[in-house]
Amino acid sequence: MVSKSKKQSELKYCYEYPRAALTADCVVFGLNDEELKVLLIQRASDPFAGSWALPGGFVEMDESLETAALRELQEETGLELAYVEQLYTFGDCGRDPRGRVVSVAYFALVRESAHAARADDDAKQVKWFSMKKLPSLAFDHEKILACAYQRLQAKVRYQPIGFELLPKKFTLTQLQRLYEIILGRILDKRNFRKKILSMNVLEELDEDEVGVARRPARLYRFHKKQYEKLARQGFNFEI
Amino acid sequence: MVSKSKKQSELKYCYEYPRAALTADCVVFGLNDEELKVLLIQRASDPFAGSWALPGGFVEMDESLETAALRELQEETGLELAYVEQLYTFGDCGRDPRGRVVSVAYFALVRESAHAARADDDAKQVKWFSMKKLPSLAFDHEKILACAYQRLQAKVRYQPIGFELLPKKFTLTQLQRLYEIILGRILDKRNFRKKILSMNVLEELDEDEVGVARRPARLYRFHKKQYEKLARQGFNFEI
DNA sequence: CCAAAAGTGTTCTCCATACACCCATGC
DNA sequence: GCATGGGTGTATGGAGAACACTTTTGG
Repeated sequence: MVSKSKKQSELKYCYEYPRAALTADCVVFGLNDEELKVLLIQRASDPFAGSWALPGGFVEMDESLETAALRELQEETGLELAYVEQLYTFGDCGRDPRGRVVSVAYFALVRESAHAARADDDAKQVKWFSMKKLPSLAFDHEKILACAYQRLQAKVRYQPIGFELLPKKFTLTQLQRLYEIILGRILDKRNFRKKILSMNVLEELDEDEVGVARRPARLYRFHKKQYEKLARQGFNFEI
Repeated sequence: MVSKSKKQSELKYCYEYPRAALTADCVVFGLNDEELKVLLIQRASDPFAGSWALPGGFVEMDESLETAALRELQEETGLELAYVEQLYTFGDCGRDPRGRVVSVAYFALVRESAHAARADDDAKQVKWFSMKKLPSLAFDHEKILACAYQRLQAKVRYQPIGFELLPKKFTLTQLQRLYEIILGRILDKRNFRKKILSMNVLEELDEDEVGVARRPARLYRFHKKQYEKLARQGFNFEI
């Protein structure tokens, strides 16, 4: 046992011994039709050809893990993001039938409408799935997705999340729906407004919703500076 | 670009292309002399021979990441733990002079007194360092340690942490000190007691502190069932 | 009897919660 | 004029924060 350990500490080890392969996968959440959605791709090749899976792929030797995640996401779905947050690393032995593959998972939130799903040249399909009607997924991607969903629910409580999921101009009701969807429970309208307005992250516009068959709602956008300040220090949105 | 991506998706890729090496490192926090400490080892060999570093080493092909972390910790420091929590994965390109090495970092809390630091057969040193007087560290281990410290401070707010850092029987003042040390600020004694007792995680013993030149304090231990229940659901310790 | 930390309650403020009605618009 | 969601205020309870003195022991 000890001699094994010694060997591992030596420089030679890393060239003489077999190595796990390394991938980066992305869980991208979006919001549409009043539902939380996740972006999946259909695998073109084995293993799990035809199955739905998280976008992702092998990390190259000269790129950071995050860069790999962003690149694979762009290549497989056409979605270009500036930032993904590291979620967790999945490295159990049996998770890939090809052998030992360790996957660093990332997650991101996007305004779904801004990014229509689009298949890449491999003619794989790319699709937004409602979190309520998920297909079964390749590898251990269901576990990864569950982990991401859990993180999202935790994050919503201490970060001014969710603006990333809405269009630039939005109504307070849209924002409230978003929180309700992620938290999975109904919120009181008056209390929600009181709380969110008291945080000073919203800027009321001189503009109303248009094209609705009822009283149009006031539009807001979020105040970037204030928003980023809150995002940094963390905060408490126990609504 | 696209053809590159295609190639990566193929099975062959993982056997034909160079791979990053994979390590697991541990940040182990303990408490002693009223200080927060971290367990470090002195490297016996290059790179960074003689430097202090986090315990850790290469992941083998047939063990999970967590198992590797626990094994390396045991081999290098003699410390046998049952559980470590995954922290973050560090994979930037320049972080190891030997080439591309990706490190999955773990962290843990221990009762320091229970585990005297002990050098292993390689005659490397193993030592507890106060978080206030740290040496400079090998690789990007300072970054990893900073990340772990941040996690600890966040965790203390929503998990009944810290019992892991104290002896089995402890006084309320010891527990309060622990929170003060981790949070870095003074707490009010009466409010602290009120809050911690109202959580029903403590069991008052029929026993007092001994050998102190003042009024001895009542000893407590924590109520495991209640504690684990709280730990699972997460809670709010905004004290 | 002195030093040192243990132990103990009350008040105030603020924030989360619960709750119901009128308003503006499109059709 | 009616259906639809938009928009608004108040009362109550509970939790966090501030705060000071008496008690018990060893030396």
